[in-house]
Amino acid sequence: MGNLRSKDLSKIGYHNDQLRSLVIGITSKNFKHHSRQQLLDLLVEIKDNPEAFLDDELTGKIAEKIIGRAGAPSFKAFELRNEPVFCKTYGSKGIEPAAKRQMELATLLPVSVQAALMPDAHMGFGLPIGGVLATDHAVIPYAVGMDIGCRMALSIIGENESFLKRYEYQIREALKAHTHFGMEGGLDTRQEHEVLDSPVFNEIAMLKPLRSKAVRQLGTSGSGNHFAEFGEMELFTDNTIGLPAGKYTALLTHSGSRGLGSAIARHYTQIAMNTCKLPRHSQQLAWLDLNSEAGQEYWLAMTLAGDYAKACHERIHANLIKALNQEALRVVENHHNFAWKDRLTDGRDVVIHRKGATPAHKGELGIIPGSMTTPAYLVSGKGTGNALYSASHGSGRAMSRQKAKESMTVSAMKKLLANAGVTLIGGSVEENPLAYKDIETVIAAQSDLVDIQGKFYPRIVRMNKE
DNA sequence: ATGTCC
Repeated sequence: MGNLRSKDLSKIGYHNDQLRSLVIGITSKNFKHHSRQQLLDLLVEIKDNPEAFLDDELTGKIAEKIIGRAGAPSFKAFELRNEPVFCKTYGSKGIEPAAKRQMELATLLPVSVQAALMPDAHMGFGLPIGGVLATDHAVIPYAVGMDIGCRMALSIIGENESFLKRYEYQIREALKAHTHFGMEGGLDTRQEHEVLDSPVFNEIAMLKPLRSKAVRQLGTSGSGNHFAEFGEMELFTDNTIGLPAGKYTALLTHSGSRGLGSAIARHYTQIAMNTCKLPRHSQQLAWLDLNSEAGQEYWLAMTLAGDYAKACHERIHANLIKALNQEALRVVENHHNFAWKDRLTDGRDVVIHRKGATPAHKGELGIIPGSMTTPAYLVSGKGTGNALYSASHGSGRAMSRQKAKESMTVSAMKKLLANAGVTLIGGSVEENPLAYKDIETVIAAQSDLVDIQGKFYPRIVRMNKE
């Protein structure tokens, strides 16, 4: 039987994603005896002459949908610029050519105003990870990233670093009991947060069915490079967070907006790619006009996903810190996959997309993690205009997940961890420390972008297994 | 990153 995919439908002119869902739904249930080619031929016929199918019980629904949309043009095509907009690259030596090429393509979009590439950059979908892009009244879902609102949160706890050794067992048990990583199952205890009461869940049709999953996943962490870890915090003198220089215990988490943000990203990426047609190689950089209905919906949904990601970190920190009978003295947190309305140094109003980049306006605090065996940096932005007020979001991958798997064994990774004095709960060789660039090199490449206020050394790390 | 396509 014909097993139609969204891609096949795009090729025969079914560009609307609601229409494609409808077609896949109807054909998979009712046309089991058709071959794939027969189905495609039938769908082409329906598309070319929908009126002839209106009376049919099954295909009529597809025909109605096509006719309903026939009035308005469904997409707009654009050309690229002849000359790129300004793009400053930091730490160019450590960045793979493919990531630079992706960034160069982004500087040719007609909506682009300015760009910057951070020293941890590597290839991604559309915009590279580590890419920063300012646009004019347009938002590019793929320049925000698939994990909208992916972010860092650091709680500095009121105990000196010896707490880590004395309470190692309790910390390990708390991490096992009060975090949940990855896709299956969830937390044992019900989580609450005002973000679940957001009216936006009811204002946008595609969000309504996502709320129940958001309720279930609140306070959980993702997979891949997401983590929750306790470690030793070293605060430098002249820090701006108002704590004496010295050593502390701290909790650092990295996670995003889970299934909610993923569904939002998928939905609006499809709309952008269907309505904004670009020369083939740049199609993934399709944007939504901020004045369009879809653009305004995306902005609201993206903001909700960002708030939800923040809420997840809040729940994780509250649960862990309470389990250890501690209190947070200070919290530092930042998104690193998001878009903001902002102003360039020349006064132009733009949308700044940061896809794996830390906001670094003058005095703005942020966290740049290394790997599970190397320190994270507490930084304060310098507000550098050429960097679009940004910094790197980590050390950056040096190896793909596949390459990391091939080049590291479980036992070799255990030795790395033991030598670094780090306990890992869960985790996988895909995230092994050697799969990442050297954090010291990456930090050194952005001395114009941030001041360093402290360092965090991971000691007990919890990640998703596999 | 993500019930890895509704």
